[in-house]
Amino acid sequence: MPKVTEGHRESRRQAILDAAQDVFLGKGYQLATVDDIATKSGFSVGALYRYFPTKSDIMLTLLEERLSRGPELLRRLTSDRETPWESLARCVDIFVSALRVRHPSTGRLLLVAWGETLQDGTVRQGLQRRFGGLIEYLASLVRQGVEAGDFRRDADATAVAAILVSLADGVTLYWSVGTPDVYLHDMRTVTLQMLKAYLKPPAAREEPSV
Amino acid sequence: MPKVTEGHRESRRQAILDAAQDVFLGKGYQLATVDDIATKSGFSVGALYRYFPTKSDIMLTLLEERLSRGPELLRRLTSDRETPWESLARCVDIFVSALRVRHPSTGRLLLVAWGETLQDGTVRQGLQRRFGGLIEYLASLVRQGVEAGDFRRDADATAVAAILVSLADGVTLYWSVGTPDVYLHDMRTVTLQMLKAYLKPPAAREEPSV
DNA sequence: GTAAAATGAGTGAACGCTCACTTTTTATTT
DNA sequence: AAATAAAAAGTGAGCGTTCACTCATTTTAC
Repeated sequence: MPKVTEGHRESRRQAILDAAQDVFLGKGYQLATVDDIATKSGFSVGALYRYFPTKSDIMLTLLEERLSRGPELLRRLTSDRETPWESLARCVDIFVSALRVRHPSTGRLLLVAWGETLQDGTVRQGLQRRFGGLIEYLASLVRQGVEAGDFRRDADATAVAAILVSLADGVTLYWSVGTPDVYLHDMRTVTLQMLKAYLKPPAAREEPSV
Repeated sequence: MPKVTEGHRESRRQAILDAAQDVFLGKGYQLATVDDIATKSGFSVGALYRYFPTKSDIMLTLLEERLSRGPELLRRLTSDRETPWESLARCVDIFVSALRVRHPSTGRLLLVAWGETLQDGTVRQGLQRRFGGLIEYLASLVRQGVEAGDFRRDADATAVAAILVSLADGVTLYWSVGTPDVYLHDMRTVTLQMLKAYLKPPAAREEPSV
């Protein structure tokens, strides 16, 4: 059994995914050829088909493994000991730094995926799940703040969360097309100010003794 | 000179564009074939090429004629007699109603265009111009409000404008993939509340005599 | 030695675009 | 008003190319 160790096999699979991501980001999904991916990864075309059954399956795997982690990621990076407001602010910061520093290309991958959405129901479902997951988490943070009395009582948690997620993806869109860096920083600041201004509870009618 | 009247020729050109838009929305740009567009428009393939030199030129024309009008449109629909705040609020409403009622498919066209962005510099430039135009107009509204004393003096006009435009396109993205209608309405409300909360000038230190 | 892994030329289908040809429209002549 | 000519509008089979995927064969790892 000249089988290769499972670790080796997995690392080669990841190499193919890396190459595919590069190619998809450079040319988009439709224009990327299997030959491109094979050349970039150093494999032959035939070898690719021992790891993935179809070209579209490579794209789906990329989405599943590298794009659907958003919700878990936020959950992990915001600690329980923070106040809801600190967690919210941290989410915004995580997003900004991810866009600028950590994974600047992931945004473009998202964009390619969006384009495919129209043609592929599976991709669409994956993105919808991602949207729902992010909203759910952010909304839960807002609700915690309301219950703790930090935020106004009538704050619409779901709407706030949907706004933040939409804003994030809108920014990703423009960022991936070359929006200047300076916008991003100011947008972060103003977003936090707007959030705070909205969430701040109205001055209490009966002021507790100072 | 058996030329047909210019009006007829233009209406046939528009018919081709209509058909192309339908097809692009249904299958995306790359998967749409020239045959598809020909069939849908009722012309033969050859006839199409008397109106547009290439398939990609059809897409570019759609962008130019049906997607780049955003800035002018907002300018026209917000009257000079309104306060800056009323104009801003109206811009948000125009966007929402356009998405839900007037041109629900234009959003999806934008999405297809975004996808092509990676491959076509011309498309990219068109979208960048659109972004810049929208921001410029919204920012000018904010600046007017600041000068009139309606808004806080340190409001960051450009950042607010960029946030609104990004948010709009982010919403368009999710909308085109099937976000429930109810979100849209609540997001409109909360967006306006957040805007107002941010722009409201802090209570004046020296209250003018009531 | 052997079985899994990898190769890459080959296959058939699909697509953007062309061009030799037909049809339609208008201007002119009778 | 009818006949004619000229030119633009429209047609669609076909061309050249590209691409996802296959499979007979070779290489590699144990």
